[in-house]
Amino acid sequence: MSHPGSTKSRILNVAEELFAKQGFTETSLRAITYGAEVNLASVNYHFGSKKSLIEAVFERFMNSFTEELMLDMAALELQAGNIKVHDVLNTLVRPLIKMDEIRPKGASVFMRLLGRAYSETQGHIRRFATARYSAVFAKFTGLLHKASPELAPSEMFWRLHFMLGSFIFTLAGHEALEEISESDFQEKVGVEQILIRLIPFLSAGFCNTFNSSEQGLAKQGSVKQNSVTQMSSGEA
Amino acid sequence: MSHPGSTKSRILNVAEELFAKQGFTETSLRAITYGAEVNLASVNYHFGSKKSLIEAVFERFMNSFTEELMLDMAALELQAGNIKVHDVLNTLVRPLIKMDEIRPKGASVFMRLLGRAYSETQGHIRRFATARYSAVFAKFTGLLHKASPELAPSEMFWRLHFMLGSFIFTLAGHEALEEISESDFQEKVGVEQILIRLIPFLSAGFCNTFNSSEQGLAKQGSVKQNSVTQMSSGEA
DNA sequence: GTATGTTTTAAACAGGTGTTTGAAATCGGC
DNA sequence: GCCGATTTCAAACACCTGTTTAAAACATAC
Repeated sequence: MSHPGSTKSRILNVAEELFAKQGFTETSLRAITYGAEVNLASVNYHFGSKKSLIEAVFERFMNSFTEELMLDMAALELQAGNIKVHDVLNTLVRPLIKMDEIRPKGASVFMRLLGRAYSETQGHIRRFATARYSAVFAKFTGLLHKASPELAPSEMFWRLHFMLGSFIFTLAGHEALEEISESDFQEKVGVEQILIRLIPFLSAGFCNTFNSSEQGLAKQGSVKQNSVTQMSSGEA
Repeated sequence: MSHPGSTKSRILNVAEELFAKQGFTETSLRAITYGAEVNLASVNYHFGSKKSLIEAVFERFMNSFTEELMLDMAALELQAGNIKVHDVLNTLVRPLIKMDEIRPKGASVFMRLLGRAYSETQGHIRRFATARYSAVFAKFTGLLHKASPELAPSEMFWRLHFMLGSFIFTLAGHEALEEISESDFQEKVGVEQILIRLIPFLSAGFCNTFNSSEQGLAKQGSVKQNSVTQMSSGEA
């Protein structure tokens, strides 16, 4: 082997880069092996198939991310005082930024992989992920429930996915957005600055006390402002 | 021709269905022409290339959507009293629901197409769309500015994309989410019910008065909590 | 040094891709 | 009826895909 790193890890490095840039199906094994300077057959030798390679790339990313996230969530759990939604969302920040430090454009690569995995046809990655990382997901939703105990589970479910959408969508395309931001507003921002704006946006949305059951669809009028208690929407 | 509709429109119908279900590159012209019961060569004859077919599918959807949206935005503009952020977001609801009525699963097909167009490799659809529909986009942001005049343009820019992410992500996958919602919470929801939950979420996030410049990143301490209770009644 | 297990290599495989071709079929006007 | 233009058709084109093969190279232990 002529270059640093084992054949296996070189394949993983190039694969994750190309997968995030071009998508899974648009990235050929020949492009990967050419970039990694290894033989075409070596990916089938080391990973078995392209499908397995995709999962391996995804797993390597998720493992290091969830490891960091679990640390931050554990720290928050031990913290004195009641937990705020804002704090729960903030546990995502450090792991994401760390991801951006470990490898170039790590955060956006990770989010792009996540986004692609989510919109995938057969969804075999989504199934794989929900099985493999259910504990992490459960801990996160558990913390959110602690921070917002009166929120009905179904409401929580939907708001969780609203947040997920903003997260993946924004960070996956953050490079293009940063460019626009710089040329239009002369503001140079990075992942950290985006998260500083995103987290308050999401926690405000998550904590909104709008009562959907009383809302007519086309209603344009004023909204109830007084009630502190968050909706228990509909029935249990 | 043995079946209703011209060859051209039959191709468009099947193409939009398969593109949304499987993605652009994963959908072959053979699959499209087989489903439409037309000859393989006819897509190249009528549209020139697969790339042009993708744009044609996209344009047909966008045209009917933006047409409806423009109507609702114009109506809102004429309305007496000051415009709320909530109202601006609500202009999206009726066009989306109408989209769902015109064809089966119209809203999710449309959103999936949007999502795929956004995460596309070369981004030729994104460029095409921003050029073709810049007027619609400008009108929408103009209304948002009227509803929230004190919001800095750069802040507006970011929050707009946060909302876009939630929108596309949630509606694109709403069928899978509805299934989970039904099996876990015995709540049967449709596009309309999702939007009723999503709009307040987004307007609360958009209107949040959190001051990002005062925010330390790793800070886990208390957060200004009053800001998150801020709602669609908006600025001030 | 030889034997053994692992890894790398070039080549071929079987199948799918978008696109082009030139002839056949169909349509509209007269 | 015929004619010219439009549309459809089966077939082939050139290329790319993931995967497999069997020989070569390498490493390691005795």
